[in-house]
Amino acid sequence: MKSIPKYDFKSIEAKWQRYWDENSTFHAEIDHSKPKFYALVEFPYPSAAGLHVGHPRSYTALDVVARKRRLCGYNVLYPMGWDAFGLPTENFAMKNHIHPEVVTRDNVARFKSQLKALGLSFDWQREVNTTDPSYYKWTQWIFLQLYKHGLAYKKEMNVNWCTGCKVVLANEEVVNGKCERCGSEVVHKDKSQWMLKITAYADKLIDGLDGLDFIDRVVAQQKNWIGRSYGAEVNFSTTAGDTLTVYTTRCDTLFGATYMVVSPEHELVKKWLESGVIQNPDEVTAYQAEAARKSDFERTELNKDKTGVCLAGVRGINPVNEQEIPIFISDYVLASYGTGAIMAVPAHDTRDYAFAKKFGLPIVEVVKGQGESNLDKEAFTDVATGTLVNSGFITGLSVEEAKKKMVAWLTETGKGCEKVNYKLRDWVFSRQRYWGEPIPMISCEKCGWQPVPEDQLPLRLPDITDFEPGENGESPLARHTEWVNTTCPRCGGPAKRETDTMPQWAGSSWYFLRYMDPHNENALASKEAMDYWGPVDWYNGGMEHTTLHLLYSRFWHKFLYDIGVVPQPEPYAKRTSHGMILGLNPHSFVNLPAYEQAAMLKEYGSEKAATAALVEKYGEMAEHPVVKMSKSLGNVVNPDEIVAEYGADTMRLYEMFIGDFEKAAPWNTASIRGCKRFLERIWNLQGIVIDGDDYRKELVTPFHQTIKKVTGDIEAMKFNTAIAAMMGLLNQIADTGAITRREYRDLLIMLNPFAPHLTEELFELMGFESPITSQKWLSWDEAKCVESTIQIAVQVNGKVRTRLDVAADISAEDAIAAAKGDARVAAEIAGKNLVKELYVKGKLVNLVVK
RNA sequence: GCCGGUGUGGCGGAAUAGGCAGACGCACCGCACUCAAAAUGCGGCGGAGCAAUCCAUACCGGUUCAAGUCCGGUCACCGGCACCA
Repeated sequence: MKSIPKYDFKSIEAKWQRYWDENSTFHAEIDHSKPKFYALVEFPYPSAAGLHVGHPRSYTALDVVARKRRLCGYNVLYPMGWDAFGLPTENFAMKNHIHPEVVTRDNVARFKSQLKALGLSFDWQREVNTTDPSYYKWTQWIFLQLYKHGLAYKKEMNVNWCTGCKVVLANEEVVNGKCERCGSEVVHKDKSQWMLKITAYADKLIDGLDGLDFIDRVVAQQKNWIGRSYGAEVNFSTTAGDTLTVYTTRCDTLFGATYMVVSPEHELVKKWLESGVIQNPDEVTAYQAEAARKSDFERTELNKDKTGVCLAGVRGINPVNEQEIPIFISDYVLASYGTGAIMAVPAHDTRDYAFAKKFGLPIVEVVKGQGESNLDKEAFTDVATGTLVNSGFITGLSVEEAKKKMVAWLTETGKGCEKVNYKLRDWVFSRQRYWGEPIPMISCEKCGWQPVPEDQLPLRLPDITDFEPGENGESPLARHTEWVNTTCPRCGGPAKRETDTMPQWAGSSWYFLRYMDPHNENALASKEAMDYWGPVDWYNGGMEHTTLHLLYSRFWHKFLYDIGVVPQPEPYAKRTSHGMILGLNPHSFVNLPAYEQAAMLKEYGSEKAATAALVEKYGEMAEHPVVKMSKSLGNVVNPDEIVAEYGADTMRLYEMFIGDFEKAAPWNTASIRGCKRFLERIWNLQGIVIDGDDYRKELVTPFHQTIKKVTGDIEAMKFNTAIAAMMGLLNQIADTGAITRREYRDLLIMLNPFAPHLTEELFELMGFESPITSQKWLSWDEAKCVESTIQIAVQVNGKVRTRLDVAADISAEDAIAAAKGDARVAAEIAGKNLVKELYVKGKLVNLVVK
C-alpha cells in the first residue's frame, strides 16, 4: 500500500472553485444542439444574519440534479440572485444609519462568498438583484401593463393598521392580531391602496394546475387558498323596497331560511340608515362602530359567541314562500365574501344555528338524514345522506337533486342564478415604505391617475437618508417634495407621484424570466431566450411560499402570457419542496446534559413532571425536543463553521444524507462525522488502486446496481438512499482490499454531483480524463443488476425456516423442490397436509400446511 | 371544524408494485494497533431466552399463504386554512 497525503479539503476546494470560476464551467448559453434543463431554487433574501444551514439544503439538492444532468448531456441553466428589497434591510438601515443600498451590497457580498464556498454550480454571469434599477425597471414595466389592462386599480381599502408603528401592515405582517415587529394591536382602517386583480385569474390559477408536475400538497394548498365554491345567488325583496342578494352553496335549504344577516359594512344598511327606515338607528350604528374597531383577531377569536343587532323596520321576503323574515347585522358575515349577506338556515348550518339559539329565532327542518339527528342539539349538515322535507316543490329530493331544481327555478323566475365564489382576495400591492420599487404612477388633479411613460423607466428611488414612516402612515417618499412634485404626462400640468412602493413579492414574481436573459435592455427577456429556456423545468422551494410567492408569480406569468409577452402559459413545469432543517431545543428535557436530567428527575420524580417544570420556566416550546433554529435558543448552526471544520463536500453530503428530503430533519453535528469518514475513505482508496479496465467479477453486479440506484434516486430526490448505496458499494470494494482504475473512475463520477471538489481532485490525481465536468454520466445493464445465484427465504406458513442459495433463474418447481428437500423444512412439514406452495421469483418459497 | 401529511431500534432514517422489517449512517460496547490517548481497522448492536424459538413497525379489528405496506375504526403529533355562507 502506498502512503498517501492527508485529505486536505481546504486547498482542494479552493483550487476547484477557482478553476470553475476561471473557466466559466457552469455558464450556459442557448444551444439548440442539446436538450435544455432549467433548474431553479428560490433566491434568498440577503439578510444581515448571513446564510442559514437551511438554505444549502435546497441549493445542494438541485445542484446535485444540475451536475448530474450536465453529465447526461443537458444544457443546464442553474442561476442565482438576490431578492433584496424588504423591511428588515430598511429597519437595519434606520437603526444603524446606513443606506439600505449599502446594507444590501454588504449582505449580498457575504451571501455570495458563502454560496461560492459550497461549490454550487450556479451560472454567476446571470446573477440578478431585484433592487438593481436595470432589474426593477421591468418590475415597474409589468405593473404598467397590469394597469393598462385594468388589473391594477386604486381603491379605498380596509387595511391593517398598527397602532404602535402607525403604519399599514400587510396581512402576513400581522400575527395573531398583533404587529409582527412591535407587538401592538392591529386594527382596521380605510386607506387608499393599489390593488392587483388576481381574482380575475382565480379559475386559470386552479385549472392550470392540472397539467403540472407539482407535488400534491402544493396543489392542494393552492386550491384551498383560492377556495372556489359553487352555489347560487338568491334575490330577496325587502319591505323597504330594495333587493337584498345573498350567496349560498345550499340553495336547496331555501325553505328553511328563517332570517337574514348582512355584514355591518353592507351598503344597504347605510342606505336604510340614511333614509330612516331603520327604527333602531342608534343601536345599529353603535354595533357598526364596534365592529370597525375590532381587530381581525377579536372577530375570529370570539367566533363562538355570536353578536348582532336586528334591523327594526325592515324585513326580507323569502322568494319561495313570500314569508317575511327579520334581517340582522352581525360581524360573522364578512363584507368581503360573496355579497356580504346571507340567508340563515339554522337547521342546517352550525353558525346560523348558534346565532338562532342565542337570539331565539325559529329553526325549521328542511333536510332529514337517514340516521338520527337532533335539532334541539345541533344543526344537521350532512349533504350526502339528506333528503328534502317540508320544502314545496323539492320535497323528497336528495340534496344534489334539490340544488339543481332550485337553481333552475331561480333562473327561470329571475329570482337568482348560479354563481361561483372564491376565497381569494385581490392583492394589496401598496407598501408605505422606502426600500421597494416605486409604483410608477402620477396623480394629476385634472387627468386623474396617469402611468409614468414607459420610456422614463426605471423610476428610480430618490437618494434620501430618513426612512422613518410618516405620521399618517405615509411612505417616507412623501416628504421628498422635489421627487413627489412632477408634471402630468398627459396635460403637462402640475402633478404628484405615487409615494407608495411595491411589496417584496413583486420582484420575485418574475425573476426566473430575467435569468434567461439578464442583461437585456430592451425587454424583460428576449423572445428567443424565453422560447429556448422556458418554462422552468424543475423549481424547488419551501412550503411557506406555496400560497403567496408561487401563486403571485403564476398570476403574473399567466397575465404576461395572455398579453403575448411570454411564450408559455405556466412558469414552472415541476415544483418540489424540501423539509426544513431544525435544531435541537436546549430547554427540552431529553436534550439536557445527563447530570441535569438526573438532578431534575431527583427533584420532580418523573420525566413528565420535569418537563412540566421546564414548560413553566421556558414556555410551551420546552415540550418539543426539535424546533426551528433561533437566535434566542442559541441553536443556530453557522454554515461557515461547518465548512471550515469539515469542508464543503462533507457539508453537502451531510445536507443530502440527513434524512428524507421532503421532510423536516434535525441538524446533528455529530452525524456529520460519518459523511466525513466516507469521503476520507474514498480519498484513501488511492493507496490500493490496481490496474484494470473493468469491474472485477464480484463487483460487476454491485456496480450496475449502484449506478442504477444512484441515477434513479437523484431524479426522485431520494438523495439519502443514493448516498447510502454508494457507501454500501464502498464497503464491498474495501472488503476486497483493492480497487481497479475503472472502478475508481466510475465511483468518482457517481459521487461527483454530491462531492464535486474531492472527485475532481482525485480524477486529476489518478490521471483520468479531467475534468469530470466534461465526462459522461454512467449507464447500467439491467441484466447485470442481478447476481447469478441468489438467496431465497423458505417459509412454512409464512414464517421463515431457512434460507437457500439458488440460481437466479430457477424455476418455481425447482425452487419448491429444493425447499422441500431441506432437512429442517422436511421435518417441519412431515405428516402434515400440504395445502399450498408458492414461489415468489427471486424472493421466497412459502409452503402452507395444515 | 376543514384540507394535507406523519407515526418503524438509544438517534437520523431504509424497505419497487403486499414477499426475509431495521439497508446506510450516528451513538454505544468489545477487540487490535499504541507507553497512552486520538485517529484508524475488525466485530457486536430492537426486546426476551442458554438455546431451539417467541415477541416487535402508535392502538383495535379485518382481508391474505404472506401486511410497516391494503381496508375499517381509534389515538397522537406536524403543516396549511379557518365565522368563506
